[in-house]
Amino acid sequence: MPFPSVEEQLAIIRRGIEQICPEEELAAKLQKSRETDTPLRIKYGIDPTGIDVHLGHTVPLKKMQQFQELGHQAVIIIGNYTALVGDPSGRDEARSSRLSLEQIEVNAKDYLTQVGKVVDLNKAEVHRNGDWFASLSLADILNLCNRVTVAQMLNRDDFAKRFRDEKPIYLHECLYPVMQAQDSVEIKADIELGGTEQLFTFMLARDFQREVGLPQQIGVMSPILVGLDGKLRMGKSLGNYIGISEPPYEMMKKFMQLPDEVMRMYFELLTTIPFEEIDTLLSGHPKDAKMTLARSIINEYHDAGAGDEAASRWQDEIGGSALPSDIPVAAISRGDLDEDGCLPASKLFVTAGLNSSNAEARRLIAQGGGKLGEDKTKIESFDQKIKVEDGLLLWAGKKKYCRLELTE
RNA sequence: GGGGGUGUUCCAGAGUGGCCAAAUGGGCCAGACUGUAAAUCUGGUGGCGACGCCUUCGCAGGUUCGAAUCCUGCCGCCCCCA
Repeated sequence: MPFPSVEEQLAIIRRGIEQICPEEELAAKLQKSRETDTPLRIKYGIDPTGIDVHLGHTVPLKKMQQFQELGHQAVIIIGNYTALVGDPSGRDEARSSRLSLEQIEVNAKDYLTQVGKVVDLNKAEVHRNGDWFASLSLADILNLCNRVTVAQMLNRDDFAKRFRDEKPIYLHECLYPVMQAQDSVEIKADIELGGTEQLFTFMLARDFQREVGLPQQIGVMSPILVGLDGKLRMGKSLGNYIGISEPPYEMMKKFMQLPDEVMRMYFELLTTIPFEEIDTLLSGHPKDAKMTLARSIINEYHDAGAGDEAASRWQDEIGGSALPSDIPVAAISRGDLDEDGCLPASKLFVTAGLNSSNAEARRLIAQGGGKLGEDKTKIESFDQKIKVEDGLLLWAGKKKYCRLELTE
């Protein structure tokens, strides 16, 4: 199957990409691949440290998918050994507790399932970098370290920042970029995908490749996707992410929280909607644009129609006044009630699990967030006696609620 | 090995003997407003059957009527010298 023309390929590759380094080599590489009918080897590495693949990860993954569609070879690296170190990027402090290999393997399997939602794994190579790192001797390791200077290392943003802030930098963390660069050598990468913060490592990989006489890879770097706060990078530890395995409605709620300003970025990086169409959407009502964004992405990671369903449900329950359709049930034992079957309001909230302490419940009520029943009658005071009945609705603010169930 | 710093409530960061459950900012929670659960504004943000009481300022002791603040030892981290 012939590859599309270099120009066509470039247009697709460049969409939503912030930097290609070195840019001028890319066309030549594509040209050569086309002439020799050899697919390029596209590398993307992930460390199985957590369990949730989120939209931030899907930015390079989607790029990978596009490369696959162009006929190139996807090479996924599961960083089961790099995970032992923990990626220093984008983190201000070293991971406090390191993961065990067993845990990492469990995560890796889970990761692949999630990655498979974007990338066609049947056509991809998957490697674990432990395959080549596990058996290295100290001499081998020294030899790798021999190629990087401390000054270079300290040039990296994350290390520089930590150094400036007088935060610890551990020696093993310095091996992270070295290992990642060596991965590129092992799998003979032509192109590596990642975020712009990877520049240093990507270039280090080029040094390594040159040293052993391999063609050098090109870094294709996406901008950092900002999280729900609209400012910081999307990340698990920051709690500002949308996971691709989250239920449709959960995703929907998160999407609608997005600040308007980041919508364009999301459209460009996470969808394949043509730019002109994005302009049209954004010039309309922001709410509608956001709905479209959410629908389109949710549909991609869930069954067809899931996005539309979630959108209309959001419209009813949040935008409108319909009752939520997923009200959790909280069991209250009759033994906890007084002789009249009542409970003071603050106590009730704690027993129902809506608040973690009596003091918290008191604050909530004092601020007008405690409400009762389908008509949301406001509770006036924390010691107000509430007659507890089966099926009573209890509201702790707008987001937390439950239906009571009396048990013996 | 020597010297100098530093460790505060979710985070950052004030506080150097009583006025400290501890300033301020961020985050978070609630309320108002809104096309939105965004932005903005307002209030709140250790616990307790609660105008009082209890626990908290790296850990363990000590001094004192009284300690986050002073002393001793230990632990972690940072910097400089070697």
